[in-house]
Amino acid sequence: MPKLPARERATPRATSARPQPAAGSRGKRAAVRTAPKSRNAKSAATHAAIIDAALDEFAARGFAATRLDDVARRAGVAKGTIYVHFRDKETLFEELVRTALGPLLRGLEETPVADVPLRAFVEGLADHFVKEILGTRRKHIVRLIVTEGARFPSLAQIYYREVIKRAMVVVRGAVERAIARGEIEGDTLQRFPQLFVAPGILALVWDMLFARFEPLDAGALMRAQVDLVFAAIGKRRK
Amino acid sequence: MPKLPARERATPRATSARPQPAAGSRGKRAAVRTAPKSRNAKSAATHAAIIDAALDEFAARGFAATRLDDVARRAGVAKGTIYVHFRDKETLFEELVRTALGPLLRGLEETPVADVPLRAFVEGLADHFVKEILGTRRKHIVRLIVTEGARFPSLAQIYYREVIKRAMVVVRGAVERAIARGEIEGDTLQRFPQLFVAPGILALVWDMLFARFEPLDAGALMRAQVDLVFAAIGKRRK
DNA sequence: TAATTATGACTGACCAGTCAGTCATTATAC
DNA sequence: GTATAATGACTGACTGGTCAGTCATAATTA
Repeated sequence: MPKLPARERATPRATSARPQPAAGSRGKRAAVRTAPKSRNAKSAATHAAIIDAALDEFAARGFAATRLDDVARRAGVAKGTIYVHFRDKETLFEELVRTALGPLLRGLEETPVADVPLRAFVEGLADHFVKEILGTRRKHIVRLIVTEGARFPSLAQIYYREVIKRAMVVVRGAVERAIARGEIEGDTLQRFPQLFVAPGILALVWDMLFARFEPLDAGALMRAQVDLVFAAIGKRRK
Repeated sequence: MPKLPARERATPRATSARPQPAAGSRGKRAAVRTAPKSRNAKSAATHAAIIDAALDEFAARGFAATRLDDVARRAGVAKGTIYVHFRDKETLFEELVRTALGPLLRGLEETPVADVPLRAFVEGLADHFVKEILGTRRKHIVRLIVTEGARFPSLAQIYYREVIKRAMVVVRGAVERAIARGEIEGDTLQRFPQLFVAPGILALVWDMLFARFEPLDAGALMRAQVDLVFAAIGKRRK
């Protein structure tokens, strides 16, 4: 039986040698080399290394096709170790996504909710989305939610509760204040705050599928949308 | 080892009995009951039944987690039969998607490219997208491309060539003519025709993940976007 | 030493893909 | 028209590779 084509063997990224595991992110070995960390610290490092490796593998292959053997190898750890830290494959996956949610949220919360003009606020959001999500490994998290979320209702739920809902509240609040201030008119944006992210999601999916045929500048796309929106509903030309 | 949660046993849809296979879509048995089809016709029907069943299974579980045993059962056919019609699982999957591309395209081609005002043209497109794709089983095809496309480069390529590229050409053409006619101004839409579909893709993903928490009216969202766009770049208020 | 953490060979369920054989249909011979 | 042969779609038990999860043992730390 030929191997499933969808699951070629893991390509230990860039460098060939597996023996010295992931020089960059401190795996078990690194811990041994440096100061003898406390048990807790070492254990925490191992935990992190596994999550780190799992992100790479899940992002590249999807949940079902990812082998824990590969995750273990990439993390520089034996397979059994994974089961010391996580109940099973699914738990690892969910914890991985949940862990990555914090940083996603922080960006949102740190955005000045103050009374900057709506346009500046929204441009800041778009910018943040492009730089801090699409421009980093965090984008894999969002991709995983898009591609696997339907199969993991609990994940979709958490993501909705912790990210989507909050983001919508923040944006709607900003929109309302802008209306009160007389910056914009109409209720379109209150009804559909999603219109601000739509280009971002499209860019994410596009990049996933079609980047090699025709690259798409996510930043430019989002800026174009913001331009359109404010040209449309801003009270008279700026 | 507990079963993967992502793969509950297939639920032979609605009716319980498997003995009389898929009363609706004519399977082998149906052929016996009605006029004795020719070998060719029966074979074609089986082929179609397998693709039909495969769409349901792949859509529900994704490529990797779908079992051909389930596809066979759902199609009312023995597993071996699948291999009479398709080389392997991957071929079945790709052929399934490719088969469904035609209808997707036809909609595009049948759209009157004539010289209707751009706004009417775009509204027609949005409407078509909502009714003929999001509103039918075809949406599963688009979902599969979104969720599995990254793992099937050949599929992404075909989809890009056969759908995306053509659609972009059509839309860009319409935009250019509208500019020539003096309907709109600016080059935003020529640079980013994607802005028209972005809300559609967002709606698709949203529906996949968050519909149960907060339904999203795809049609309304797309109409809102069209409103914004034309409020922004239409030459003076209509 | 005791407790915690890590190891990796091992097990068994699972499932893609196979193949020898069945049977209805079509073609040919009489 | 009838008998016989050829065809090939269909079947489903079977095989072998794969991989999640286990556990007895080893290493490390306090």
